[in-house]
Amino acid sequence: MPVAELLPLRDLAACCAPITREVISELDAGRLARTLKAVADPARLRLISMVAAHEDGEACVCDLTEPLELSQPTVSHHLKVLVESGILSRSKRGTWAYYTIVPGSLDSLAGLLATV
Amino acid sequence: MPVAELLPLRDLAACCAPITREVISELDAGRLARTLKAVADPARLRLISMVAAHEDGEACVCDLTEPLELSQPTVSHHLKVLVESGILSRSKRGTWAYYTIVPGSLDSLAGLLATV
DNA sequence: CACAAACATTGACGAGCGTCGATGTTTTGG
DNA sequence: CCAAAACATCGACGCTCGTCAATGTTTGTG
Repeated sequence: MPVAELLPLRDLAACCAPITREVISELDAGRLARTLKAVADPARLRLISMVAAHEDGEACVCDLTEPLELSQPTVSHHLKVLVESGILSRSKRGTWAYYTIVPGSLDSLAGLLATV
Repeated sequence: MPVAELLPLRDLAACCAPITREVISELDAGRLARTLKAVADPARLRLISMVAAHEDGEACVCDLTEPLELSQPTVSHHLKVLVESGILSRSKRGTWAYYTIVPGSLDSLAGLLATV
């Protein structure tokens, strides 16, 4: 469920801000809520931040387990949630799994949130 | 926990984007996660949207219960969560309770999310 | 091939969340 | 003062979520 497919693009012809805006659909609300849930967790927020702050913008599980003070299975679980929601991407090189932030994913999610 | 007090203002002197950004603190991650959790729910996202789309940008519980297809106690519960997180504000006039979006709350929350 | 390292997966547990019916509280109207 | 309307609160239920120990899987190494 990549962030880019969360919602259809807003009608670009809407040049004038309408007096009464349109209510978000039940389907879109469910999709957006699912992605927001993926981010609405202290450990996952820190994981995102740590990946972004790490060298070359990528980090493996071993880089994240110790500073997060959580067990390795828990860290892997959180990373999986973030990958499945389209925030992070995973690339395996050798024994290591490197995680990277999907460019623009956080920004588009923030954009969707701001226009609810 | 108003949104405005979620995080201290970023250092405005940071004119140049640092090679390695700073990791969000455990405390800030917890606070931001709590506010995001308040928004990461389909019913609450629709409530926010319905309040914004309603006449004069305010709506009472009776306006929201039927279109949301949820019981009145459930709607009141969701509204309370949104008020306590600083997204909505409540003003009682007579028997009715009118809910309004706190100006800029969603935008600042989105801004915090985008800079994690 | 055997062993170790890095992750992923599984199963289980406790805590928290969304929902509702029932009930309490406050305000208006007669 | 009493009845009705609009909400809020309470208590309870099922479900989801975050966490961990144990185990499985894959890759590199001697």
